[in-house]
Amino acid sequence: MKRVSELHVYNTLTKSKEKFEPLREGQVRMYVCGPTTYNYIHLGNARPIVVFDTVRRYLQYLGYQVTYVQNFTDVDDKIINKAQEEKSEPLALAAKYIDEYFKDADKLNVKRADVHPKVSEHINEIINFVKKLIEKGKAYEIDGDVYFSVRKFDDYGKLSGRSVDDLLAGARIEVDARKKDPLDFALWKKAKDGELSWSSPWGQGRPGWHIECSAMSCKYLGDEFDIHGGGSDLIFPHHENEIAQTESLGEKPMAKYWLHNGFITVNQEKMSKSLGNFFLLRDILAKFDPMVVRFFLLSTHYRSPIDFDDERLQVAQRGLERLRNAYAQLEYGLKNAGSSENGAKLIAATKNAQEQFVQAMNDDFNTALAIAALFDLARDINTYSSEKELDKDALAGAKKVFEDLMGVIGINLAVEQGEKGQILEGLMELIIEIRQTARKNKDFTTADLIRDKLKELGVILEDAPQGTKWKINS
RNA sequence: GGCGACAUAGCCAAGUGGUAAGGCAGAGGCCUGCAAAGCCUUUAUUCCCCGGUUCAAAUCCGGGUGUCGCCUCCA
Repeated sequence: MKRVSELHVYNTLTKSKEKFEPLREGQVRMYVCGPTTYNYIHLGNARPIVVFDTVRRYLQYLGYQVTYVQNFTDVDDKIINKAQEEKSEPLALAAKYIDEYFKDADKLNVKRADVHPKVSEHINEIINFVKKLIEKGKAYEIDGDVYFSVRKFDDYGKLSGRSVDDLLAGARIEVDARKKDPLDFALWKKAKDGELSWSSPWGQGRPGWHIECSAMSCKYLGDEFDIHGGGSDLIFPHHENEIAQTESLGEKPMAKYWLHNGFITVNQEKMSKSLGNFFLLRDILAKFDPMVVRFFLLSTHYRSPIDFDDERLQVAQRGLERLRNAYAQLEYGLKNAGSSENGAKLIAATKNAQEQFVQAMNDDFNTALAIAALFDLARDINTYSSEKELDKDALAGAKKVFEDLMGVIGINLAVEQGEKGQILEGLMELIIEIRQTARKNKDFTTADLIRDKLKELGVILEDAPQGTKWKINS
């Protein structure tokens, strides 16, 4: 395998992998487009959340200080429409789904961003941004609406690889008669009567979609930052428009690296709200361990599509189970380990796995390959565990690395144990001891009964040469 | 119509010039009272097709076929 000793990332802007060098030494500023909160998130929404959380974790693993901003679009046509249907307040509706978003994201072990800005709390920043664009002659007002003049921004199309002429040629855009040019897009929308709105120099209204990300990323990260992420469907027009807005004012590249994840598909077709083929994350989490879902999402490179169905989740579940078994093997081994020369074997295997993992992640966050390194480590752990003598330091070292690397991909191995957990631990030791006595007496009927009944309760017993292990069936 | 991506074993999936990772499923063996877990062996002479470049191509170039995406809200 190619050695990748430094992080390289694929930049949509240049359509190539580039060496990652942050603008400020040791610091990374990143902005990721978050959801429009008018519903529970679906699996397709979960992918960028998990992917960029993993990017962030890896950057931190490398020692960077990361500032991570993810917005919520809580002012939007879809929210307003849904609130009207439900006869509720748009902002209250959006707030509810923001709460629900966090419940889902927490389950997936997604770390909170440093800032989660909302449109509704940045209206002033947005208005000021629009004002400046008008002052610079990049935008114009017509009857309470404000539009951005696309042709006033020479680089328009540089991210999505289209020319202004291409866009016109393919125009499926319904031309708004009031716009000076069909390509122009709204920065500020005039409110209809009684609709959610704020006062502005152009009358009552609300922000267009794209302006929020320019205004909020500028506020928290400046007009020039390191990474901007999101789904591929945001490349055009959303990110293209963000660039036009921000760079019209700042005249510096808005973000150095533009990262975009591929889609989740169902029967090879994009999972999307408009196609109606989406699966809510919480419905999936009702059937599968959240860590399995996360593992599934990371088992393919982030830029490739992933086809979703239950069977594939089950495959991910078995794979993760394999890693968990190896980890349990380490914990179990540590209980009886002493000191042994043979530890060198495991130490070498651990070091190797860590290097493979880092090299994989350095190559544009190749989590699929990084996970392969974890499987290799799992096999080495399992093999080592069958040795007659085990070295405590080697096991502890492997455990630490295993936990750290799983932590980079955001999968928790260590089980949090509360008071009940300790009682459970004690109970299981007791039951296993009783069963062990039965087995010594060749009373296999009793031994099997205990094992079968426990299995019905969701507890799996495994008789290994070193003793009996137990785990809760996930 | 314009722009772009992808096509690797039964399934999933890495690999962008040096002779096909890994996982799941399957087969055989070891271990075990049995089971589970685990370990070992095994499963693509070949990477959609046809040309070309090269000592060397899954990897680069040209053409073709197929699938998908963006161009409209979308992660």
